[in-house]
Amino acid sequence: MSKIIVIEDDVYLREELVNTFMKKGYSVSSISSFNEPEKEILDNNPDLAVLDINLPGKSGFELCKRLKSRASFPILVLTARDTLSDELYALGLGADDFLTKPCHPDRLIARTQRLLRTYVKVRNLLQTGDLILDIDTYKVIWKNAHVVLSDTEGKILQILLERYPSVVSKQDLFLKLWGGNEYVDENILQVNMTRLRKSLDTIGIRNIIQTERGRGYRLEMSKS
Amino acid sequence: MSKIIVIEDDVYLREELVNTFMKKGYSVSSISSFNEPEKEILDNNPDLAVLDINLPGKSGFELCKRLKSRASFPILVLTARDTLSDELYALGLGADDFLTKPCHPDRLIARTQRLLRTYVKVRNLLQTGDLILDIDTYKVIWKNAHVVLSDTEGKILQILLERYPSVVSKQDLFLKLWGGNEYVDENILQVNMTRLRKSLDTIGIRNIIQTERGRGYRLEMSKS
DNA sequence: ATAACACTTACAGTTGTTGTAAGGATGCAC
DNA sequence: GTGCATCCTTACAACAACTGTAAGTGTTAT
Repeated sequence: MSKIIVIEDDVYLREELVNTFMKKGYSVSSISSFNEPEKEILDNNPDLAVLDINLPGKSGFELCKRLKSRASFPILVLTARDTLSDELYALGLGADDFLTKPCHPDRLIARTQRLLRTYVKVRNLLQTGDLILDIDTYKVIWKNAHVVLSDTEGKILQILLERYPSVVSKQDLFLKLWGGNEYVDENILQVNMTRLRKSLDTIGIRNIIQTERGRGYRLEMSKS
Repeated sequence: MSKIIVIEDDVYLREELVNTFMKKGYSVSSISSFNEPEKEILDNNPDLAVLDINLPGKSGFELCKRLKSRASFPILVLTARDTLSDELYALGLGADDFLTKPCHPDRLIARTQRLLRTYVKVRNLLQTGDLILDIDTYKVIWKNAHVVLSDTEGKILQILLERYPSVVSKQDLFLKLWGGNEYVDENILQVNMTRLRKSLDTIGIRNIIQTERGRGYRLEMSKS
């Protein structure tokens, strides 16, 4: 059954949420300390997160945003304040649904089920900006267009996406692609870079891979 | 820009909705007659549908369900009655979001944007029961497992899915796969059926392709 | 101007996919 | 249960796609 993580500081509400999901047969865990919530959540590798926005310390909004940039599971945001601006802000940050407390358990479950239904389809998709990469098939989606990359090209793009917006050194790429750079022609990376750029070009993606001379490669998302 | 279709019988409300979306730059159309709403909507090939549940004639719930089984665009359900049971029912039928009228335009837009954001990722996915097929790459997803089919295998599964739950004749398969059955060995279809079954078997999908002796093949979804 | 670094094109080995062939299994009619 | 029609399975070779190698061209910093 699906794994849900509850991020809520109020003990009473937290237990209530956990119980609601447990009764439906979900595997539930929750955050106890709020020192490193992001790490704790990611380590848990959940299928869905229920996130209270009004957290101690760093804002829940910030947490939502950071999680969204690093994982593909859906986030259901809860709040006690029933304000439209909170909802708009949360949805804008990438939250997948927004409910106000108190919330009827049936509604919570129904919304959760809906999110999980969709999650099966988008799992293993990396997204940064408008660019989406299916890491199972290396299908790239970009503004209603798509192209399927070959294995090597796809792996390169995956690594660049996972490290975005950092620069990835050639050595790192060699390590991940060929397990070191001792016995492989150094040129092979450049060849595959050319191929990748050409493949992306066929659906109109241009100048996304920037060469940082002497340091490696880096993705550059155009702000269109 | 994305294409949105509005299905609402009240003229005044319809215009309001259309305007809200137009102002944001969406391409909007709406249903005028309610004789054949399903056909009209599908012909329009929208990226999202906004559906009033309280329609004349056939219930909006029924329409929602039928659309969901035949298309992959998201459906945002609107209603005047603020009852939990309507919401649960709509979400259960596959609706992607549920809002009560009157609804603040900003909220409507935010929810719409969220749905469209996800839609980019799930476009070109066929789903029947627990089985999901990406028709671009022929990746099959089934209960947290996945496998990538070869071209021919994928095309066969796609055809069977599109015709589900009907039986597809061998002749139809030949037509779609090889453009007729004159110059091709009749055996090739059986060979590829074996291959497809074997591929699906690797992720635990068994007995999904039923042979209808003398008539063709048919998908059978297990009720698990 | 030069050397280091990056890019591009062409080619051949390898891998995966596809259709062909041949034989085996299964179901139906009598 | 015998025989025939239908369907299934395995092995193989032709073909296409992908990958790494080689060689030469372009670009940048000093």
